[in-house]
Formats: sequence, C-alpha cells, structure tokens
Amino acid sequence: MSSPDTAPPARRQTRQRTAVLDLLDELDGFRSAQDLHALLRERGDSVGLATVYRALQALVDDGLVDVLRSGEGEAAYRRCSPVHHHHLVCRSCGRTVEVADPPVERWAARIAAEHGFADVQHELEVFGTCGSCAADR
Amino acid sequence: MSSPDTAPPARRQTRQRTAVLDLLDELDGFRSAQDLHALLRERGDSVGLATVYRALQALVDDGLVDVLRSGEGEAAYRRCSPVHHHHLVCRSCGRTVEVADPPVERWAARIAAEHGFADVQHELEVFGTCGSCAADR
DNA sequence: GTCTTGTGCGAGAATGATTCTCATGCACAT
DNA sequence: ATGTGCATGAGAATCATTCTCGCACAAGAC
Ligand SMILES: [Zn+2]
Ligand SMILES: [Zn+2]
Ligand SMILES: [Zn+2]
Ligand SMILES: [Zn+2]
Repeated sequence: MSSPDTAPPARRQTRQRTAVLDLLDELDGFRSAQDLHALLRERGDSVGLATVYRALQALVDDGLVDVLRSGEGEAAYRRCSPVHHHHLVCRSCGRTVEVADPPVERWAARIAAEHGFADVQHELEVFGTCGSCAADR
Repeated sequence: MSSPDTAPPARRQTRQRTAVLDLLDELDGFRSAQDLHALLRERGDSVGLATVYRALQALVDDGLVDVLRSGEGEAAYRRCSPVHHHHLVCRSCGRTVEVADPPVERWAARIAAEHGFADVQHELEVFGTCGSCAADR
C-alpha cells in the first residue's frame, strides 16, 4: 500500500555480470574493482572497467556483495551472505571472516534510541592479524 | 633498539594550523576538507587547500581529529576527544554525538580472539535520523 | 637580537579512482 | 523472428587528494 510501485528493476543477466559474480565467488577476502577487472582480463573474459564498476554497484544494491571503504585508495568488494553481518579482516593477508552476533545489533539500536535517533543503521569492521600471519613472524 | 627513538616530529605552530584547529573547535558534526577550506577563506584566513589537507592529516595523526569515510565522495573530519569512542551521526542534519561504551569494545576483542586474530582494532559508526529532523516531517 | 636551519606554505600540476558519454550490442518479452 | 530498451565499452571527464618546488618563517643556537 504505502509504496504501490516498488518497480522491480528487473536486472538483466549478461555475460559480464555473471563473470563478475562468478569471480567473486571463487575469491577470498576483499578485492578492489580494478583488481577484479585485471583478473577478469587475465582469465580471458573481456570486460570493460566501467562495466565492472556498474556490475559491482548493482550487486551491492542487491545485497549480494559487501563493500569496504577503509583507508584512502580504492574500495574493496566481497561476495557476502545476504543477511546482516560484519567482518573480521586480516590486515596482512586479507583473509576475512563473517561474524554476526546480536549484542552489537542491540547495542546500536539501544544507544541510538537513547539519543532520540530513528531509522538506524551501522557500519562495523574489525581489523587484526590472523593466526597464521601472526605465526609467520 | 627496534625503535630507538620515536623522534617526536616536533610539530610547528603556524597561523594556518591554528586556524584549522580553531575552526574545527567551533563546528559541530563532520566537515569535509574542502568545506573547511572554503570556510577559512570566507572567514578571511587565507589558507591553501593543500595546507588544509596537511594540517588535517597531522591532526589525525596526533589523535586530535577523527576522520569519517562514509559513502564515496570526500572524507569528513571532526574535532574529537582523544579517547577511543564512536559516533552517532544524523544522516539529515549531520549532528554528531560521541558514544563510548565498553560492551562493544569487549565484544570486538572477544570475537577477534575467538577466531585467532591479534592486534585488533575496529571502526564503528552508527547512522540515523535525529529527533529534531524526524519531527520536521 | 641575529643567524642558521629545515619545516611549513602556496599555486598549480599531477595522480588515480570512479563516473559519464553515446554509439552500438544484446537480453528478454511478444 | 522482431522490437524495445537496458547494458556495454573505449575513452573523456570529474573530482578529491597528493605532489612539486621555490620561498617564507618558526624554532633553536649563539
Ligand atoms: Zn592473515
Ligand atoms: Zn550489525
Ligand atoms: Zn538531524
Ligand atoms: Zn570501539
């Protein structure tokens, strides 16, 4: 009722979009758009850089991919589960673990409510050095 | 001996750096480097854009200012308390509240430890619509 | 106060990631 | 098979941020 026409964008299935998603499925950790573009080329799939950006944006909008904007340079993308969760990222090797626990969710909702904020969202990333990387030194 | 002398960079006190920090002290919420530059000019303090960036970076390194890299465009800076904390930002008016509670800190440390991660850090921002903005509609 | 020394400044060029342009291609419904 | 638009791609355009480099000046030594 409220939104009578949530016009389903009706995403088209093209060779390029499939290639991007397939590549993300095979990879671990976060990769930049430019990395993904280079990988696709090496692999033989010829895809334009702009198309990679467009495909990634569409995937992010659809909740199939997560984007991480750390530091300065480039944004990093990763295939993720569609449910809300956060990441534990290794600073050294880039390995990523998905974590999802209610405590933080409740905390965010409560702290926001206490300050009169509504329509709350949050971004949380945890960085560290994973076990194997720590052992390497 | 590894780090024999963390040579204190010996930051110089110049008119420009003072102006940037003073301006940040007067402002609420996060402002982009370019905004700050424009404000300084209007105000009469003539400061180069590159200098504003350098000053902000120095302040961030010294822990006097926090940087927020949301969405895409530009990074946002804000004068912050030197102790670890997080932000509750209004998506509409930009008002910002600093929040600091141990639960999240403990959660982050615990979840990282459970997965064998060491040397842990985290980034957390909460976004929402503040009370007055919600009332405006 | 004066001198010495190197850091900080400024204007514009350079960088580099992301987005836009627009002619052409192709997915999908009919 | 055909038609209608969204999707694509090569390169140009955008735009925040960083670099370059000669000159100014803050800070410490004398
Ligand atoms: Zn690792
Ligand atoms: Zn969450
Ligand atoms: Zn508000
Ligand atoms: Zn924290």
